[in-house]
Amino acid sequence: MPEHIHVSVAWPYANGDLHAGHLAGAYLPADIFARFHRLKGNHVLMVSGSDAHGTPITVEADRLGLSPRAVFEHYHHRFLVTQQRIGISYNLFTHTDTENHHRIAQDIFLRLLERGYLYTETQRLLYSETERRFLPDRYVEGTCPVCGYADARGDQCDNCGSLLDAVDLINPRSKTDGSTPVIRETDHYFLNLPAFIDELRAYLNDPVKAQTWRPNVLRVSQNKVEDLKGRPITRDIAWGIPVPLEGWEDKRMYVWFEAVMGYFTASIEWARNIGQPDAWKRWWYNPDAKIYNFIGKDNIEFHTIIWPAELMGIDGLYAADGDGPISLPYDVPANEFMNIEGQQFSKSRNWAIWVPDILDRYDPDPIRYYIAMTFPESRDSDWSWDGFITRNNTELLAAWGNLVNRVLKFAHKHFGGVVPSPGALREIDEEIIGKVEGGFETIGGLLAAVRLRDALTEGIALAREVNGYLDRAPWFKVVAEDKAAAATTIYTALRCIDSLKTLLAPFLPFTSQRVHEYLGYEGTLFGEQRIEVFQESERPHEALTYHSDERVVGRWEPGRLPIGQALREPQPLFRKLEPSLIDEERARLGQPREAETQPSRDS
RNA sequence: GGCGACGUAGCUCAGCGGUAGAGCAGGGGACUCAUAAGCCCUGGGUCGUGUGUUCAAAUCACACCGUCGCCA
Repeated sequence: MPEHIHVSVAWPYANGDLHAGHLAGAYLPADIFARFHRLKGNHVLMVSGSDAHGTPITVEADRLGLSPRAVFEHYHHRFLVTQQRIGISYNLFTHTDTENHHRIAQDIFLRLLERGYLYTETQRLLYSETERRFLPDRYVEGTCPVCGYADARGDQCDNCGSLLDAVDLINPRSKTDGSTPVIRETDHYFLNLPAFIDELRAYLNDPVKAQTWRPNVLRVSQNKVEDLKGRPITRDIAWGIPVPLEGWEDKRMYVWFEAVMGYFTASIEWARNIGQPDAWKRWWYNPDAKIYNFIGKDNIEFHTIIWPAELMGIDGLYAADGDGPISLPYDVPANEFMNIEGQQFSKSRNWAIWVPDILDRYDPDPIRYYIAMTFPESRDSDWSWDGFITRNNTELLAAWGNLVNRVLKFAHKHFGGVVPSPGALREIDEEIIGKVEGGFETIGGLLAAVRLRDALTEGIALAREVNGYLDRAPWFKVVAEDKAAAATTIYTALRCIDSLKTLLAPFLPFTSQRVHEYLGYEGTLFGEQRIEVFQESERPHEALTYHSDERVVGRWEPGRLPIGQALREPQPLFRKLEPSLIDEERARLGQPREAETQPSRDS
């Protein structure tokens, strides 16, 4: 009985390119998980998109003298291309500036309002008379009221680390023009989070979660839920989703409030795209569906408390009679952070591994492999170029790529390029086939439990086992005098490779596809990713989509390689990487980036 | 200040109550089908420190030291 698996992936701010931390934290684990479930034959819906709103984007727009929309569209397009290249297989990767997202976010706002979960409160905020607008905290500097540091930011003091309220700054000044802002009163809507405490507590204390959730995620969430306060969900800014009420035309929804709704709105957009407008309900109003939120640790409370509260508050929205209660996240497998050569990622210092850049120099699967092997699943991890080169050469290439190459080449040289007919399988053959095929159970279990690093380690260990088998079984030494014995060995090894290609496919989709073809199969293991343009009533938007049809033959089950099947000429799966690259790549860190990666008036 | 994580072989890490493990690096060996790749052998490390619980502790508790996060 196929399951309904929803893979909700964190929405990246479209104010810069994707970096290794994005991949390690959320996108790659989500993709591996989604690909596994697709191979299992489950109904997977994986969605995400660019976060078009939020202060970081307006900051970047101001810096470049462009509109926020120009900035986010530039990076959104780059997200699409980059993720297509590295193979993050969203069913839909859209953005939050679609008419669809705006409309549904406003419906959600109104439903929460109707049900009494919103209230207004008057806030005192800093207002710039020269710019005639309220200033976001990050737009203000002044003297820190705690330590007296002269250049404290409105939200935090870089000197003493205190989190600040901008109105408390002494001698505040606008970062844009240096003028002195004044304190002005303004009304805002708040989400009444305390109203959900009992329900949230019950949700988080579910005994199943104690078994399945990562301890860190559960602990952080249970801590936070006891100390909930109402949070403002509107702001006095121009860039964002309008508040759908008379008299509130100058205000916009706070980005943290509307961006998480993207999981819901993108699902609805996807359903419409495929011509089945109600299809999204198979995940969102199905009590048996499982919704997984792949995010970084900085986002935990938004996904285990705030988003569930919003969902509880709108339960039944767009539902028909007989629809079940709205689905809350089943698991939130948050990853920690990935550092770079021992130091924290920093955009300003350009201490970063930019995904589009490394894709120009390395193939996608080695990148996926290294990141997956160092996933920060239980603690922060570190990208090191030494590690990347070493693991590529000694694990991926030596253990797996070389296995495929040596066996296929031998089959071409001595067996006419077809799968040789084995005699009766010997004990040694049965044993290795059994071991490898057992991987569908063990690795499958690890993948389902979102223990991806362990799953990959196990996959490579099985490839090593096959190398060990080849050392014990008769083949190259006896091929001249006992070709039948060699045929049995090569057949067995090919059978194992056939299964290993599938076991590794969620991690290494590109090279697994090549192995699939070298083994003489037709069709593809996965569907196809496309960048498409969708036209709404006023404006078009680009999105990344996933298309699967009858040519997709990947199945999470042992390979049944037909005897006599014609093999194709193999090429090495992986390039050997020179150790000299380690120093070369380290030298790039912290250097200024190429200017053309940024948006400009012409882009 | 509160909460939490981490500290295990040269390196990266797994183990989380029952006589210390993997991969890499290093050393040795037999082989040559393969991208000089693969295979076999080789690790004696006070499991950060101290105290405690227990028949038994990397494994539980407490304290401390050292790194590092998150929150206020």
